[in-house]
Amino acid sequence: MPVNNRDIVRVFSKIADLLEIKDANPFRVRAYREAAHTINGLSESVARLIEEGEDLSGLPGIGKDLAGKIKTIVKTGSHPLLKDLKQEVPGELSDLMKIKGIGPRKVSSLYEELEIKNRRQLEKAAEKHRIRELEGFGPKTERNILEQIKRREKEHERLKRADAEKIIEPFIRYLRKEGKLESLQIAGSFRRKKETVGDVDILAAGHRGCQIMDRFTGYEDVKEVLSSGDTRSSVILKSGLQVDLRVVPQAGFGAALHYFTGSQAHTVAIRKIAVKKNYKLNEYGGYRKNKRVFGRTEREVYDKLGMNYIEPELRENRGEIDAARTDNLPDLVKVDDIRGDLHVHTDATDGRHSMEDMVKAARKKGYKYVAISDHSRNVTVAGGLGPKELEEQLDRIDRLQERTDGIRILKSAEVDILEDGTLDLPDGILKKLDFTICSVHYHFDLSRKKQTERVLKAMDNRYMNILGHASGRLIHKRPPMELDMEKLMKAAADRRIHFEINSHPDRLDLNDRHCRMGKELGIKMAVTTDAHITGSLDLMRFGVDQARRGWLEAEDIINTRPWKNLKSQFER
DNA sequence: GCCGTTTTCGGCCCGACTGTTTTCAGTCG
Repeated sequence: MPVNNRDIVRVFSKIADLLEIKDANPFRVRAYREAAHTINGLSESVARLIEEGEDLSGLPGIGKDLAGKIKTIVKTGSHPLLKDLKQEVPGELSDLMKIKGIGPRKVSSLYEELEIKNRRQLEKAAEKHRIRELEGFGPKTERNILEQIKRREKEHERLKRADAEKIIEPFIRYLRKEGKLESLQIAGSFRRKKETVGDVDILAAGHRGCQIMDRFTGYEDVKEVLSSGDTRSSVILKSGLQVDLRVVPQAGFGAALHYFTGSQAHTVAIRKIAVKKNYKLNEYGGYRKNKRVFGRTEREVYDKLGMNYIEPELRENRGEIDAARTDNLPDLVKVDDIRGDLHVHTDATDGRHSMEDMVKAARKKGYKYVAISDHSRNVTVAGGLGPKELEEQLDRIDRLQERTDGIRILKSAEVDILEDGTLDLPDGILKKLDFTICSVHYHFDLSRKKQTERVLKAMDNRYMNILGHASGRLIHKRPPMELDMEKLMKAAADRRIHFEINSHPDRLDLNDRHCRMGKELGIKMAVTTDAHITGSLDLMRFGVDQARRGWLEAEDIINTRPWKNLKSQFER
């Protein structure tokens, strides 16, 4: 079983947790965390990099020692240091740190004083009120622990950003009604356009007498006020979403926005650069000798630190800072660059609206083309089309095109990739299409090897043009398939096959890292909505967000091109 | 454990809030 990047991240994170519980040198702990973060952000497989003789100590936060440890992990699946640590402190302790308000010091004291190793033991001790007797703990901490354990994961699950958006927009509208408000903006992972968000961070600046904090905690949808101060408050809404508000002076709003947008790794890296340039950078601004010298806008922050402005989607400390310093940032794709949707269903299969309606809606969006790509016969739950029915649909497309101006209707189909890797429709009909999207809809649980071979085999069919929702994941519902994505992408590059970036908020498939990996491996991608109703054509922006997080530019996306150019992308 | 146009040793981002304190450690972001 090959060791993947995820495994290395797990080992390093665990080492960091256990070292921290043991009260080791905090900078050593951080070194492991930063290394884990670096690996987590890589698009290539570390195992393969090592195989190719790459020197890992060139990676940020990874020196000679950790490069050696990575080699060991790749070879053996773990590392002796982790085993040694587990001899000293139980490995399960790191799980306790996930409870909010419980950090390494408290975990350590729980273990030392009461021999508590896991949530179950912790719950029992809390119920017997033994926690409050410990030094540093009290009744409130004890109650907090009990509540969190009982509430469990469900409520703490990260929310899909599209869902969080629906909850937060009315809240923002409400907050903006505070008359003395000067600025208000959402920051955090929401602004970085992550596919899911843990909480929502809002930043505000007000004129004298601004009552924004009271307005915030007084919102009718607030279920619980977690904390409240003059400059910072946190609430839980009835939906379970946590929202934080920070109030800062307008003069430092840019610095604050930068800081609260994160990611933390990005912010820390930027602050280090500030220190080197003899500034002190915090959420109130950039200071020299206790005097604020910049920070009104984010652009000013980046400018003073000698780099280009970095779009929020890139702020993950995955190389964007170096790129910004050397003028090598990508010119990220925008929603307006998209000229058409290449994945649209109709009521001929499981769509709700007719072909006419879908085409009309696409034209209204200003698209130059839209592809009708209904399911093939094997997807019976959707009423997939067989060759004859598809043939009839193609005729209907011709007839609709005759009476439709201003938009080209492309002939496509979402062809199921069968378990053995063959396509669900015969070549005879596929060659009549402008292009195909081929996707997996069944048998998600094959082994990594078999699943990869299955898709590779499909790619050998010369009528395959786009691989649809490659991982098959549904966020929170179905994990991604086991696949050697790197292998697939390399094969796709050789065969002029493109990958779909499916914009549906449940899918967002490819994920951001795979987007970037695709670019690096030389494939092109198509951002599509997979719309089943006209309204879903508007989901395109979520796919574009994902593409932006993957560093993609307009030229990496085939449906930013005019039809003439797009057409040539389907020649194999 | 990493890192270096002030350093191969001695630094390592920085501030707010809570709960526990009696002046602050721990936790969080």
